[in-house]
Amino acid sequence: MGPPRTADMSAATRRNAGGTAGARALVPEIRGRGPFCLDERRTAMAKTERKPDHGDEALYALRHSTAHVMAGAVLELFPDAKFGFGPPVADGFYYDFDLPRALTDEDLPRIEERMRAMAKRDVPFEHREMPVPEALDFFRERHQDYKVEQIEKLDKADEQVELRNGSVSIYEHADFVDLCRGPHVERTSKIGAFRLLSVAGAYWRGNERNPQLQRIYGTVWPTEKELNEYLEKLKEIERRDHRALGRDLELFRIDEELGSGLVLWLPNLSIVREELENWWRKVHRERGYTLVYTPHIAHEKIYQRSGHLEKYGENMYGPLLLDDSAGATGGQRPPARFWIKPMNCPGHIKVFQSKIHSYRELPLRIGELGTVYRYERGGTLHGMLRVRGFTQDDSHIFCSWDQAQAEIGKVFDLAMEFLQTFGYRDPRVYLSTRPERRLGTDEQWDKAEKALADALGVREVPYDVDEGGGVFYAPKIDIKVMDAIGREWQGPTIQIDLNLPERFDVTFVNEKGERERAVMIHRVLFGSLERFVGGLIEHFAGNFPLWLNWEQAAIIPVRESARPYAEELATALRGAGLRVHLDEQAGDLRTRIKEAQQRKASYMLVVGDKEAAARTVSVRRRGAAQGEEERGVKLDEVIARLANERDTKALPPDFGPHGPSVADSLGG
RNA sequence: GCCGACGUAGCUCAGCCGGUAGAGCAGCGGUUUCGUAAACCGCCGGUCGGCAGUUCGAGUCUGCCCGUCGGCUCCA
Repeated sequence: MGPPRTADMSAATRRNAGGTAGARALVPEIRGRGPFCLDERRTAMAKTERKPDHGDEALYALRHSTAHVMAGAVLELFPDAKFGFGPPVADGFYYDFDLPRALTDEDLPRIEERMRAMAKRDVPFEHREMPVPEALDFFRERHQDYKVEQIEKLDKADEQVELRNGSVSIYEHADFVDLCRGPHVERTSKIGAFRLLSVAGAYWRGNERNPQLQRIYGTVWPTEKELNEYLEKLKEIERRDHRALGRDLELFRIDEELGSGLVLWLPNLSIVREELENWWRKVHRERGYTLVYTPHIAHEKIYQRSGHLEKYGENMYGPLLLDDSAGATGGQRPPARFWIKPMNCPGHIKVFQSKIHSYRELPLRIGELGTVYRYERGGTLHGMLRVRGFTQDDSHIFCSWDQAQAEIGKVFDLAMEFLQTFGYRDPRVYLSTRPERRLGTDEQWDKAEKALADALGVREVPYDVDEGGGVFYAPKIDIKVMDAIGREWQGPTIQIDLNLPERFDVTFVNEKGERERAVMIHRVLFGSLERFVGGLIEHFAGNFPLWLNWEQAAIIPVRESARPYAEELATALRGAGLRVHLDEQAGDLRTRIKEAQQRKASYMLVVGDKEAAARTVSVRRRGAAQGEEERGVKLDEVIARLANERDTKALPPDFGPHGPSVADSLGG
């Protein structure tokens, strides 16, 4: 049932490479995302969209030129091909084609072959300016509808950069002529080490009402060495795929009969989650949060008031019809309609409104690990990273404007502490300001943006401003981070909501005894536990830190004679609150070590007669190289070490870009 | 939702041009008591994703549906 996995690079690998997902060149990152209330699942720990990163000028020209050579090769194979866009993107390039038949993976080597031939011919890339009327005729003659459309659009836009004196810029090599502003490498022999990676559908101009073209993704590097390093990185990404590790390590399962997009947390991952949740609750209590529980379904009227039904209804599960009207009265009252909650905010507002609040009680920080369900279109689901049911670590802070900046600052500090705990690196902070279309007054936006900016300013946090990048109801701070192998993920988000407090008339009583509108701050650290943990699996390559690990120690007696001591050791470790697996099977020690490695036990504690006599342990770390085990460690010392590693939440020694993985040991 | 590919045992896969399913791993039962990543023998295990259709006969061909994968789109 599972997806095909092959030893070489699979399509899955290619897709994840350097965030190939959502690759879009020459287009700014999609902004203003996030739905109504804070959409934590998407705003936190989503792999971020690939940005237009073309590297330096030389790399840009290389990628761009290779795209042209590829297009030329496609034209040789398909004389009727029509061409869409073919830009460079991070790590490579793509080109969109309208072809008489669907491309298959077998076509890629054939195209590559012709590209190599073209590189060998070593023809120059020639640039010239073509007056618009001539260009239109030229491309019309060749039935290049998309190019014609593009020229017409450029002409209309009359952009100085694109149109120089009523001409368009043309590049050609051999018989391939393309509308293109360059620059290119001088000759086709310079296109370096390339590889075509995958074929996929893509809409013309990215609009789903337009025809769908076939997109070929490729990568190109100045040298073979760099190409190989890149392909190696793709393999590493595949090895870390949380779906594969999820199967191999018995972490989670998504069952078709149960429903796609719904995650079963298997026992191992449930331990990880329990530890995360316990820590989350502890940290939040320490920071003065009030933790609550709210219902999983709610009456229609609350979602009418919140606006979710109107704005988000298509994604909601329901309605559930509760027909309690057909009873004794035999009345014809319409049945009550309930919906499964897609977000936690309305419930938290109701918690806040359960009584009148004095300014003295503020800020009130209401938090919940709240499970929500949202209907997502089939094509968007992806392992634990994009699901239909998930638990958000949701919090809403109700305060006055005077308190807002300080509260935002505290959330920011907490967010940084979270990221640090898991070893995420190089946080980058973005402040997204008011978009064109928005709710609320300018005065409100001024205050909200200032509160966010000042919170960062006080901390002297460097940040980028994304003008107009806010959500329609809120400006926000986003934090993005790098994982262990340098992929960027979207992390915590903080927003000031300018909508719901109005809709629900959220107030408190101020010093003067007047009702005052409360400020409502949305924030998320994990986002959804499903997505966060799915991300952690990839970040750690399955090598979880000891504090989260389901098997903190495997105790392996060398022979039957060491069993009593092994049991004593197990009892002692369990007494210290550690999760221990006592290996009771007979057989080859090497096999049992291997199996413990595959289960990702943090430590293998081997005990034989020598250890039993000396009351010591042979300690082998997960991922240790041959002969790296440490012999003769005192029993108490072992317990103290493990407990310390757990209590400090230390990152494991095999954490990093090249930690061994299950795939390594199984790969043979 | 759209384009394309795919769906055979818990997992990874084989199964030609239609003739009623096969391996390794895992599991189970034995044997093996071994010093740091694969001991040996045996057994169990499949309505071939589902429903129709074509055919004497369908894992194999056709249609629809479900699901998965790669993208696109969506995610106010």
